[in-house]
Amino acid sequence: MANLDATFSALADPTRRAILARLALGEATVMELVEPFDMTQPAISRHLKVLVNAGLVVQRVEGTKRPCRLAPTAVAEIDQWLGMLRRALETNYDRLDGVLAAMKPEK
Amino acid sequence: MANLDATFSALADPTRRAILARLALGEATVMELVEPFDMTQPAISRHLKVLVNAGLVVQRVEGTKRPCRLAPTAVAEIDQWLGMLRRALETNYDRLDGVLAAMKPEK
DNA sequence: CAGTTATATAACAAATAGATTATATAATTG
DNA sequence: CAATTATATAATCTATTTGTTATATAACTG
Repeated sequence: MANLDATFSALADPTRRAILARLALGEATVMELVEPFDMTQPAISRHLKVLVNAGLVVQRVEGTKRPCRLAPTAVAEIDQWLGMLRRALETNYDRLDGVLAAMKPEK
Repeated sequence: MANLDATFSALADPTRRAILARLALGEATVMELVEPFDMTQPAISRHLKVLVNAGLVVQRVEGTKRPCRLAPTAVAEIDQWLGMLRRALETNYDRLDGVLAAMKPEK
């Protein structure tokens, strides 16, 4: 899963997470995304490129504007991988519960 | 949530994800984690440091060894943030479903 | 068509990441 | 206690990331 590299490193930047949070409220153009940040337009355009490459954001063309929105597939992919960790942690807890349960009688 | 930076960038590296996958199978010492990789021990120690700082891995001291295991809290924290995206995507889909439903009669 | 608006790209500087080798530290073992 | 084992840290190199300014492109507007 080479794409997890791109996805997780896209999520590692706070500006990009803020962009995603903004897009969670609904579609926005590049300039609308620039506005709330203390950062230049090229910087935001580069962040968007990272998010698009990671499959987290999709852009459509509307005249000279590029309205952006959240992509549907990415979160599922992340979840799939995290599921592995989740299951492992649950199993460890189960084991720990077992250990604790086994210890109780001795007390 | 400043810690999400550390968490997501820890997950962005394939070696570190492989380490987590290994730890999902159970506890391992540093040298046991080094073994399957074509990489030096200091490199793995550094990766582990990143994972520990991100709260994804915990180490205990056992003589000269440092057995590592998955930390329980981290995944929940990631899930919490992803939940925001999940909800947003569901909402978008609901909206899209609504739009499609509204369009159908016109066809 | 000239000017403006929306966005992308190039060139560059500073900071960070990831690996290596060499070395330090601390516990174990003979 | 000397040698070994397990791990960490420092110095160093290279590549990547993130921001900037300057500029290009392409569509709208009067």
